[in-house]
Amino acid sequence: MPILMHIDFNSYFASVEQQANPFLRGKAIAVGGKGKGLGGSTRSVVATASREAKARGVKTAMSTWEAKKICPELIILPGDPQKYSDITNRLITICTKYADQLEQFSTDEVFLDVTQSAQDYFGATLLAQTIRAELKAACGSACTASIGVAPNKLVAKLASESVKPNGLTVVLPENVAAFVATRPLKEFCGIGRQTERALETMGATSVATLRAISREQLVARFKSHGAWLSNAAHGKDNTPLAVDAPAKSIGHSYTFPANLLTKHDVWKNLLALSDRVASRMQHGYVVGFRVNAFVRYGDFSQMGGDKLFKEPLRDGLGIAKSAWSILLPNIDYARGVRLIGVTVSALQKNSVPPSLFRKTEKMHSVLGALNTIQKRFGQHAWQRATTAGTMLLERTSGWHYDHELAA
DNA sequence: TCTGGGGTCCTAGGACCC
DNA sequence: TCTGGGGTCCTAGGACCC
Repeated sequence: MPILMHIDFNSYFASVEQQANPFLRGKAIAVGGKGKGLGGSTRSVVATASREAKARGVKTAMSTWEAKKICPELIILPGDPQKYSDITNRLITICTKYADQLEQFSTDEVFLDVTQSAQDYFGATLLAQTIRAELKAACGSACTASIGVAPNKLVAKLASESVKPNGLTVVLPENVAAFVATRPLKEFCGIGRQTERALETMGATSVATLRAISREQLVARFKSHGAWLSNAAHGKDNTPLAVDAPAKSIGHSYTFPANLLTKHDVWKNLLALSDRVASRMQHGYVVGFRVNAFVRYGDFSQMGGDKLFKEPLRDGLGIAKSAWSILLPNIDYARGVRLIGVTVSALQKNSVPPSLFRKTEKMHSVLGALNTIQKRFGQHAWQRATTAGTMLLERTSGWHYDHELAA
């Protein structure tokens, strides 16, 4: 039976900020703001609250507006994804030393398979302590981690969640069923609001009452998810670690400080978002064949769709045009566009085929050059002239290059 | 004066083919 | 004529995670 470990970095983004800036330590802070947008409205939510902020009732996904209301001294920071991902990579390097295999579950969570390296649960306990000490040494005392050790991913994650912050919970195989029974259903990774509500109508409000419902009933109601629920109630799970799983889609969406009301504004911002997507695709050496585009209106209703293409999408303009073909016929500017999203999927490794078209070849060489510039000078080193002034890009770039014209 | 942004997976239904 | 059935591709939508 495998021995799996789940590591969860507590209040990760906030801890990193507190570590970087001693002034923030011991204070109620939240990461997730966007900085002041045009018109002063920020339209953002809390991504991570520091321990101090959590103690005052600030929660993840709460609007920063609401958070500020219940905790007026709250310091809201805009967040720095690049910084967090750099630190995460350092932490992962440490974990890798002690694990047979590692799955990065999110920016602040990893699963480790330590079956071989730990030998048994006693070994796994020692290993957890060693890892935690090293993580602390590497990223500072403000960064703590909760660790769960168990025979599968489901229970390991429940275990790490059961003692926060800075806990270590080891669940031996013979204790799995009893341990799981102590956890609330909504803590299970896979039981969200809808499932919780549906289970409640069936009389299941706890693990014990869930166990009383037959597998057949659960499958009839939830399909394949029902079979999963039936196993989960007993702490059974055989999901393997997703090791080095390549991304299946790359996308960006953005909520504007003020709703967009014109075709021109929507197109400009769609192009800027598409450039971001294209840039990430180029850095990952992938092309894509499917585009999803959608808008969220001021009243929160959504409109959009998918399209599959025969030719690979690789550049921002191409992605934007494809996305535009989905949005253009249906978009209603009178309702105000609050958000635009663009995602490219059906990704494949990019082996640029010899092109028959000179124009396309020229485009590729320009894209290559622009890509090099971004690698050297950063994401915001260039921006299309046509997207200059979009609300989307906050960092002003040093100079602009319009490869749309160049091509 | 509310309600982000990055993803994954599953299901249902229609089109189309043999 | 009548009206089957499996397989796959495609799209839309929903639930979940952080």
